[in-house]
Amino acid sequence: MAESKEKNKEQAILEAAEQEFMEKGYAGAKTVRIAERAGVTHAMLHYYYRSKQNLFEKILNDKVHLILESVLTAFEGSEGDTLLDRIVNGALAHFDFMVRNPLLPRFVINEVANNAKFLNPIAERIMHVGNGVIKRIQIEYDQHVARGEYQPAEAVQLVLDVVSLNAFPLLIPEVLDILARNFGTDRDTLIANRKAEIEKTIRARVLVKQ
Amino acid sequence: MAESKEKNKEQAILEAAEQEFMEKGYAGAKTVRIAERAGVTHAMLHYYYRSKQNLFEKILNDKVHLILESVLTAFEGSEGDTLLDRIVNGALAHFDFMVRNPLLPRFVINEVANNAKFLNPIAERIMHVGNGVIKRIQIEYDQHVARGEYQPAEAVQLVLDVVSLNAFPLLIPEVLDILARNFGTDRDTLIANRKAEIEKTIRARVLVKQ
DNA sequence: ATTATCTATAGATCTATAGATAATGC
DNA sequence: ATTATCTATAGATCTATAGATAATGC
Repeated sequence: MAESKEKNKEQAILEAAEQEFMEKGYAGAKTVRIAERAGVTHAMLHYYYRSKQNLFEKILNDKVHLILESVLTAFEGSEGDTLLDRIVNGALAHFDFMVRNPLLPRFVINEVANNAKFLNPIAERIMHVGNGVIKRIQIEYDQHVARGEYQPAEAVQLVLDVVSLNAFPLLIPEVLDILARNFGTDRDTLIANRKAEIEKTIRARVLVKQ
Repeated sequence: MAESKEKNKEQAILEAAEQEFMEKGYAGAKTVRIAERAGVTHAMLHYYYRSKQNLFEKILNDKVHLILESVLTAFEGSEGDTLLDRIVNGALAHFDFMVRNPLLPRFVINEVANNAKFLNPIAERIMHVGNGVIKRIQIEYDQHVARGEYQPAEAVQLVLDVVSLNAFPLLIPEVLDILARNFGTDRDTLIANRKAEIEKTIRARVLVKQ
């Protein structure tokens, strides 16, 4: 009865699978290795999850939700005095989320293409919400534009800007290391500097300055 | 002597490998499938290239050069009246390059981590050049800042901005499709709109407007 | 009785090579 | 003689399951 001591095996397998799949992707991950990481015999993996594909789908489903909702809450649930403040605060919260989950974007980006059929219903549902969020932002944004405060922009494009700026550098950690070394700093500092850079970029894009 | 008719087999294998590896990555690609795509027996693949890994390294080496040099020429070899024009023109050329090579960023991003040892010398050499390019831009940029024309910025960060904005959306074509559909357009239009968006974003980031 | 776990192995898939045969270049 | 090509197969790796045994819950 090691129940509380080291979780149950079913959960241990799920967690090991999460690590293995996130690090290596579907094709690179091996069920034998997952069992090994979970500290169980290989047969247990199939006992609880039937197949590699099935286990993988659980993980991918989870991660797709996680990443899409991180974007949604960034643009919907954020606080600030003005629309721009809310957008910027949301973007920065999303940036922090990305930094805390550095393997997440690569994993999702890679596996989505191979699992379109399975993911479509999920994506449609979440995107439907996202759709509403973006349209609401657009309406509010356009009022600022009409008052000459913000530069014209499509809200979808702003979302893509933010997500691109936040996520992409995490996909190239080795390049960041080399860049950092060349400029006498380290990857973490470079990433921290990016946060300020991204805030400046978004504000500059939106605001009409006089 | 079908020499000129359908290339030689050695070349056919290389090209088939390029497609297979770009689409599926190292782990997902199969040598049997590469031979099939090349229209040769499987044994020929090993006859010419000895091993899957060896064949893969040829492709990866090629692609790493291609993508790094696309960034370098964007920031070094571009034309324009002012520094900002040169940066923007380079960024847009890089954007077009990305659109023309949509599988490239995903492939390189994915495989770099698994091949750090083999890639390091290449990366160091190219990055050494990139280093110089960035430092030269920084000096020129700072003169504009001193004259109150440009907002303060680190050139490295601007490069990361541009590459992130250009490359990231190509990593999520399925998401672009859904977004486009929700906003009554198509992926290609969305991508075309991004080009204008990115130009605006870069200009806004750099320029001090009065 | 049911659920959890293990050992052993089948069966599929994949990379790589051995060894024979055909084509090519002197 | 050397280079190119094919057939056949070894050997490794990997997913999945069968079937026995132990633990757990009534």
